[in-house]
Amino acid sequence: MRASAHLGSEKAVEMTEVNGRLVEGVVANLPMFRQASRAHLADVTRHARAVHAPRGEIVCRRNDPMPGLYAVAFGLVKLSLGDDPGDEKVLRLVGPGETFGEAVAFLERPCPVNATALTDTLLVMIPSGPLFALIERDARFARSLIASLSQRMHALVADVEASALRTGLQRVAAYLESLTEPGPALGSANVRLPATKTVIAARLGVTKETFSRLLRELSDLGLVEVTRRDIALLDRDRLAAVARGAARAAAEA
Amino acid sequence: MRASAHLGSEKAVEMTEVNGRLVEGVVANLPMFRQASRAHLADVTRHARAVHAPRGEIVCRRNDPMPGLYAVAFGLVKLSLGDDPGDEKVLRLVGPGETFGEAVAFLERPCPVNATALTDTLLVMIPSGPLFALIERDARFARSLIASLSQRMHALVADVEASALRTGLQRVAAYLESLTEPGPALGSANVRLPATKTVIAARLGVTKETFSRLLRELSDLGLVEVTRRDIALLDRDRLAAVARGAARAAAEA
DNA sequence: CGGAATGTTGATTATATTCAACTGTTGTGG
DNA sequence: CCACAACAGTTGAATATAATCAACATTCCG
Repeated sequence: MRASAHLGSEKAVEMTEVNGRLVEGVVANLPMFRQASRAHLADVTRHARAVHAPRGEIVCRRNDPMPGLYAVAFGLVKLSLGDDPGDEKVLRLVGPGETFGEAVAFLERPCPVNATALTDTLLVMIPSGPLFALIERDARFARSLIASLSQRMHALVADVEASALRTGLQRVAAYLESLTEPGPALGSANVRLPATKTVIAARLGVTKETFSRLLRELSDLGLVEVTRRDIALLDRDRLAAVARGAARAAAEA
Repeated sequence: MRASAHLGSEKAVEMTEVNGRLVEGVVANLPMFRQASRAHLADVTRHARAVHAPRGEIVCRRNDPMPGLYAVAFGLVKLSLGDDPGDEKVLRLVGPGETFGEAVAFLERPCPVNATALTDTLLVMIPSGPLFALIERDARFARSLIASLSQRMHALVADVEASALRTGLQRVAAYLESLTEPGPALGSANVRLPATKTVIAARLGVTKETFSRLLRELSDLGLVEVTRRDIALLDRDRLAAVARGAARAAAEA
């Protein structure tokens, strides 16, 4: 950044401007900042910086210090627990327009998860400092932030519930349902897994072997058709029934 | 409450005053309100009300509307998932000075958990309205609230991690360790389970039968001695080793 | 094209659940 | 205060669910 002043080329300046606009665009579209004024937004974007992470790069290692919260501009980030890859639990997959690290940024604690870019990813990092300042000045922002944390919490609780008292088959069925567009459940739909089956398996709390077998089970029941990462949901009613626990009923129907 | 004016007895007035002081005392000692001014505190306590729940009473049923957040004055509340008792997952046990329902109060969504009083319990319910108002007026409160939500989140993530990649034995060992006073691990310590073994088992994500067997296993290893709800931790070093995954090492040592 | 990563399938095993029978504890009303 | 019913906990045997191990097939990229 500082170097660009020395180089002084129009291209470098242009790049900086482009970065600035990009950062601003990404930040302005976060739910958390939708209600913020232009001035407050500017204060935040001034301190934010873009971070590029090529596929496979670890954005944030477990126990690293967390400088602030991250927003995904494009790409996909995997938040996972557990050191050994191959025996990890994927907490969440973070896509464009989503954020991670809020809860950690405000506790000034080390990062509790590993964050890995699954594809080429552009992130915007917003340091904690300006966020704290904005909480002071804009109550609406504080409210949005609280709402954001609360929703995240809800999702986590739902996950805990699923892991604790649903079988693998139920979780897979529910997950496939969740990939469809929100709206009335039509007869069929096509979805695409957002990551490799190994990663999705870890997201669902099963091994890749088990995930493979469960998909085959749904396939044998005639509920889905799997073609690589593309999955056709052939009978959403029965799929939903399986998700709710009526495995036998679905098989008999 | 309104009736007390009509009855006009000194006793009724005294009771109201006692309730008022009690509510005030409980609210003032919540971490969330420690930094609030007297005036702000008064605004909140004015709208708060004490709720008594005898042992076994369901404070809040799954999918009920949530009027606000609850603070425990005395007693113990179980937050659990799953309809059928006997196959439930206990998310958290909430003791004196702790709160629950923040995340839900701010989303105006129905309650995602069942809240049951495990012993005679006194709660203070703080409606969402005054809380929203306080967020507007006191940024420090907003900050405390965010910190509170973040910590809750952290704890949940830690739980997810434990459930996902630790065995039952490891979780039991870690839980027993967590019941000791924070501080350096001395050679031995005595702890008391805060609830029945059935409830603690559900808290740890195992059945009561499995919990019983795991405690016996630790007992056979000479790491603990169980007398009803009282457990003597005989060798905290090896217990910690078991918690970290060195089951075999502990057995051999 | 070739090697690494990803995914599938089968056989075996580990972990914890379920079912069932029994014992101990607690709290309550006669 | 005791009897007794409801609850809490223990133990054993059989079972279920998913993990692990191992071999192989496929796909993705460089």
